[in-house]
Amino acid sequence: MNDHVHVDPAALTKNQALVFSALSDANGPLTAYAILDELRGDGFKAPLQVYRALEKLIEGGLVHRLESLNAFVACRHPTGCSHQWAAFAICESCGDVKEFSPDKAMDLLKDWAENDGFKLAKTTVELRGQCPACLAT
Amino acid sequence: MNDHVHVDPAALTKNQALVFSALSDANGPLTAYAILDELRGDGFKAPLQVYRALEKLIEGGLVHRLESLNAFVACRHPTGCSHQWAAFAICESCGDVKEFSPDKAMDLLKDWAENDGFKLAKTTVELRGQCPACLAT
DNA sequence: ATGGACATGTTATAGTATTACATCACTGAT
DNA sequence: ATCAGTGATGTAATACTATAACATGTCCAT
Repeated sequence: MNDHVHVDPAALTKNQALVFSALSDANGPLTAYAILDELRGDGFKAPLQVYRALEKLIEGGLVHRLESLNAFVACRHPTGCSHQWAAFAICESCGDVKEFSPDKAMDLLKDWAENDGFKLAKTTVELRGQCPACLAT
Repeated sequence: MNDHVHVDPAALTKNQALVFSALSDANGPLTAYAILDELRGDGFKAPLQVYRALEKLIEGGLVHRLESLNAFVACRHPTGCSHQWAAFAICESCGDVKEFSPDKAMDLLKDWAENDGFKLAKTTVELRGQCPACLAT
């Protein structure tokens, strides 16, 4: 059903919990250094503290990295969904990011990989453009 | 048929031609700074010379940016194909990158965007994993 | 020849990520 | 209880990626 290892949020370490909380509270994606600034009041002093926590959170499927933004978002999906195959629509006007799961498209990409003999570990799918709200204005 | 503006390679400026040539000669993706080092013998001295040329080459569809690598590849397709919708399979063992055009999957992503009212400008699709050659060893 | 558009040169700086090494906290085996 | 091993953390330094700002050059159309 799901080949992804999920982390019990209650099992997060202090730093991981702080980073996850900062991302969850944010409306959109945050860069590592933005997270660092958010958490200076909690004793964070160096980027590595953020990057280390992010690494674990991403492994656990609680956070996604947006490659085209060098930024990070908390996963909004309930624990247990297919985090590995998430896709993102990124509005270039307002910065809003919407996570979705284009299962059919992902299946086709998996098929392509399989037919090519490519062992797929993860996919990055990021759509850039204008969100409906920005188009309306 | 094709809504992409293509550049006549003969119309490239000197710097653009040098950068394109460096990328074409390379077996795989190069970072901007790797390109800079390649071209120091040709008088390149600053990253901006590379980045400016890359910007134009990407606009023209001659070069693609790999977001998950912060690197760049020359497009191997003949001028005229759908560069905007290219996808890449990136081998995490040997670094080899294969460009492909998963039209069906891209159509589904376009459909998703359309149904959501999202005006799609470009897509990033990058598959990470192991290529057949590396799996065989 | 002059003005405008665009390509280029150069320096400095901003933004993103990792290496290296020291310390601490917990757990399990003796 | 002690010790070794593992993993989390702290800290400083550095490497890597990208852009801002400003000066200069080149070419073409008027």
